[in-house]
Amino acid sequence: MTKTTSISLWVSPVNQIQSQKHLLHHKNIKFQLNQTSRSSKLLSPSFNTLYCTRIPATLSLTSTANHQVTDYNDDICRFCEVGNLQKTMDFIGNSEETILDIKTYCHILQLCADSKALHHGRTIHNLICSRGIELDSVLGSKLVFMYVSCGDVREGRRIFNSIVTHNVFLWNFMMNAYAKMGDYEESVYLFQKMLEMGIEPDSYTFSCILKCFAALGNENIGETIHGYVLKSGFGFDSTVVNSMISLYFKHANIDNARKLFDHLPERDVITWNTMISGYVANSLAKKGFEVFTDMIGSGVTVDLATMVSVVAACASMGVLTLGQTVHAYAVKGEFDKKTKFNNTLLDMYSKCGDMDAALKVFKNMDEKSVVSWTSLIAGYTRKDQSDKAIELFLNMKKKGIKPDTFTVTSILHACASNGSLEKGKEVHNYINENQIQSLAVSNALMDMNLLIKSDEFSLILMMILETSKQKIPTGTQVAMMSQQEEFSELRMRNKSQKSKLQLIKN
DNA sequence: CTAGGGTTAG
Repeated sequence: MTKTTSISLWVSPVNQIQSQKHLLHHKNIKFQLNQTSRSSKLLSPSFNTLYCTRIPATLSLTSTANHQVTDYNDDICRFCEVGNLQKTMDFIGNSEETILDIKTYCHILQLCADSKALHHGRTIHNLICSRGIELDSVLGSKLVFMYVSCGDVREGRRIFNSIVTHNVFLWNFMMNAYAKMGDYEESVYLFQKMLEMGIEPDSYTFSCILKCFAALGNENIGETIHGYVLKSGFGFDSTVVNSMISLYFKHANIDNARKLFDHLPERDVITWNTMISGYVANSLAKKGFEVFTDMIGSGVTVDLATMVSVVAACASMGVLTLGQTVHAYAVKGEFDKKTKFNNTLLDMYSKCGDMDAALKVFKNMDEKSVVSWTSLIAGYTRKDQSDKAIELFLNMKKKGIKPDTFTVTSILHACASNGSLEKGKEVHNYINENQIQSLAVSNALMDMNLLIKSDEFSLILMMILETSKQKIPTGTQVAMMSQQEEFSELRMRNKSQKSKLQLIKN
């Protein structure tokens, strides 16, 4: 399936953007970015302001003549206000013949959305349909909002397509729904449609779309979209610029991220945090730590996310003393009471080679998550203490904590380096039974197979392919297939490398 | 009624 999307953006004459026409490809989406004339639709005055900008906008009562009807409406609205959905539904059920105001339907649908009551929402939708009420932009938007809030994005989208709305909120809401599902292509597609309709994006639109572009990983689009952000007048909007910085970091464009940061007059906590985590993610932990130092110097109050990123920076640098200092600083701010912080702290000690400290953090934690267990397991695996790692793995299962792909990957490496094939096979069975699949898991399984006799090899490979089929994209499957062919050779190479290592050890 | 940053493997 090929989706061809052409976005016409009027691009501001920012010096970095010079090309007249870009043709950018990503996955199955083709972006055609034209530098079009100034008469572009985007420059026309916003007429979306002429329309309602909020869903529960003021509505005229259509049937004021019948007092009886108005009373029903009032009663239902009162139930809605106190959040009593069941009573509202009962009331409607008992008066099926009653024609209600659109406003009343909106109130009920809002309540359904708030309560995530898809079933009731559908009932109301059916009622609206069976009574032949026409879906205008207001009622339609409310239905879309209800369906998407209740998790039925498909039905929400179906209605969204059937109505004409210039409500930016609803477009943002729809785009965000797809972004949350990981369908960034669809989100971008809606963005393009929205521009075609002449709807002006707001800061929420940009935050969402920048996140999507970051995730899609089309590195050429960064500066183009940046130009568009500037052109639209959001160059100093902190949420948009923060998203922009984040996008540049995700595209490994450190220079542009830094430039934005340097020229931003007002930096909030998130700006600082984005810088620190951005540097760490790009293997520039030292730079990240410097930003942290500047942050404290500028008097900004740090938060949990800051501390998590900074500890991660210490872990990445592997400087134990620095980590200990940050740990002490975090205790003062009582961040050591948060599970997420302790997980990072544990990982830091483990990566700095201090397993005793890591274990101490682990034992002192009130709430241990999968991440806590996995971090410790990974730590022992790195230290070649496979027995301890395997023991922890068994303990965590005993405590009823479900291992995830990260845990399984670690434990497979522990099994591999330990040479304990039996345990490895046990884990493999566990993986199959619990459908824990990822590329890393498959790789770890293959890695472990270096220790397995060659006649078992193809069988296990088949199993890997079998279990991976549903979730791993076709491209990866192809890669794995070719890996299968190359594997014998690869295996020989690794074996000879291993024997070399053995020789050095001896 | 929406948004920007943060944890675990290799």
